[in-house]
Amino acid sequence: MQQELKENFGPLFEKALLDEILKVGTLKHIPEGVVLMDIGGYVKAMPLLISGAIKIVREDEQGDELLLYFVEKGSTCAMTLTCCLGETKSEIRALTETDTVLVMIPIEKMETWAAKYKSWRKFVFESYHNRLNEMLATIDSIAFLKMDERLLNLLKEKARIAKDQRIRTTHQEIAFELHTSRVVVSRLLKKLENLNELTLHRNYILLKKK
Amino acid sequence: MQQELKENFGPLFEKALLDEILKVGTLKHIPEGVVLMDIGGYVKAMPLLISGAIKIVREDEQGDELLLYFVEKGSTCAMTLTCCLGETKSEIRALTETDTVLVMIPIEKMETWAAKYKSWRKFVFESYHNRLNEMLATIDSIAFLKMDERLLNLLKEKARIAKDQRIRTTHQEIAFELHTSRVVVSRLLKKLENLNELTLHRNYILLKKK
DNA sequence: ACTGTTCTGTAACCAATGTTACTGCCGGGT
DNA sequence: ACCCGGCAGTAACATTGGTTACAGAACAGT
Repeated sequence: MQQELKENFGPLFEKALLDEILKVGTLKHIPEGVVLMDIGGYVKAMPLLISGAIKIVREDEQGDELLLYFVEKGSTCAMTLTCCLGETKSEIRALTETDTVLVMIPIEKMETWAAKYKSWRKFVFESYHNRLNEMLATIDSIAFLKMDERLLNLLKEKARIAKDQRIRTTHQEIAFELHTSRVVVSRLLKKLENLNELTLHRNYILLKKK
Repeated sequence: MQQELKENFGPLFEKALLDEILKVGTLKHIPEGVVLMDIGGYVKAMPLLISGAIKIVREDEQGDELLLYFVEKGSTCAMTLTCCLGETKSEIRALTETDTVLVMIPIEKMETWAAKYKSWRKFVFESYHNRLNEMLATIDSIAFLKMDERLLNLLKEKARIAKDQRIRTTHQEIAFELHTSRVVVSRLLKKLENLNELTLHRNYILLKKK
C-alpha cells in the first residue's frame, strides 16, 4: 500500500499525514460495476482513488438516470466528503466504471486531519473545487450542447478513462447516462459512423483517434 | 455592523471569530443589478451575506447564459471560496438580484481561520455542501423537467427571494436565465396564465399564491 | 439445429422547443 | 401631438428529440 499511496498522493501530503493514512487506511481492489454508494445510503468511509475510475450518477424519483461525472486517481468523491461531515444521506450513486484500487479512510479522521494538516485542508478544498467544476461542465453540456455533441464527448471521456478506444457498452447504457432513449442513441451513433468518427460493433464502439 | 452580523452568523461562529470578523470585515450596501464578480475576473474578498440575494450565472463562449442558483443571507458563495484559495479565475458571474447588504472579508483570513476555528471550517464545508446541492438541483431541473415546469419554478423562486408575488422582469430576461428564447417564454407564460397560475402585465408578472 | 434473449437498425409518427417574421402597445422624450 | 424604442402577442414553420413498433443479427444454452 505504501508504494501506491506515495505514487499518487506523495506530492500532495506531508510525511506525517502519509504515515497516518498508512496506519488507519485499508487498501481495496474493486471490480468494474460495483455500487460503492447508493442514493439514500449513509457513508462510513472516504475513498482515496489509487487507480481506476468511479462513475457518479444522479437519479430522480421516476428512476430517470443521468451521468454526472467521473472521479479518477489521485482524487476523492466530494459528495462523500459532505456526507461524512454532515452525516447526511447520499444524493447520488457511485459505482466503479473500471476495475479500481482505493484506500478507505474512516470518516472520523476527516475533521481531525483538517485541524492538524494544512495539506489535508488543501486537498479537501481542492476536491470540492474540482467537483464544482465538474458539475459546471455537466451543466454546460446539458444546457448548451446538442445530443450528438454530448454523445461524442461521453465516448471520448470513456475512451480516455479506460485507456481504450474500444468502448465496451450497449446503446441502452449510454442512453441512461445521457438521459435519453436507446433509439435516439442508435440514431446518433449511426450518424457519427457516417461522419467517420467511429465504427459500430456488437457490444462495443470503436472510436477513431483524431 | 455588530448587530447584523450577530443576527445572521451569531449562532454559527464562536465569539472570538465574530470579533475577528468585526475587526477586518467591511460592511457594504449594494443596489440591485450590480455585478460583484465577472467571468475571468479575480477575487480579492469573500462576501458574507447579511440580507438580499445574489444571482449566480453561467455563460458559454457564444454568450449564452444560464441561471445557476441564488445565494441568500447567512451564506456565502462557494465559487468565491475556491477562487480565493486557489487564486484561479472565476468561472461564473455573480450579480445582486435584489438590494443587498454584505460583509467583505479579505481572502488571507480564509486559510488562517480554517486552521484556527472549528466553526469556520464547518461553515466553509457546509457552504460547499450547499452549493453542490444547489448545482444538483439545477442539473435536475435542466435534465428532468420541461420548460414550463422550469419556468414556474423560477418564478416561485424569484417571488420567494424578493418577498413579492409581483415579479418585476421582462420575458427576455427570463429567457436568458432559462437559456431559451423570448418567444418561448411568452408562449409558456400565456399558457400558465390560462391555467390560472399567474396574470401578465407590462414589466411584471403577478404570481398567484397557491 | 432449435430456441429464447439481448442487442441493434430503421421507419413513421408525435411532442416540445427553437426560429423568423410581423403586429400592436405603451411610455418617454422632444 | 408625434416619433421612437422596448416590450409583448401570435402565427407559421423548422428542428430536435422522444415514442412505438417491428425486424433481423448475434449469441448462449440445450
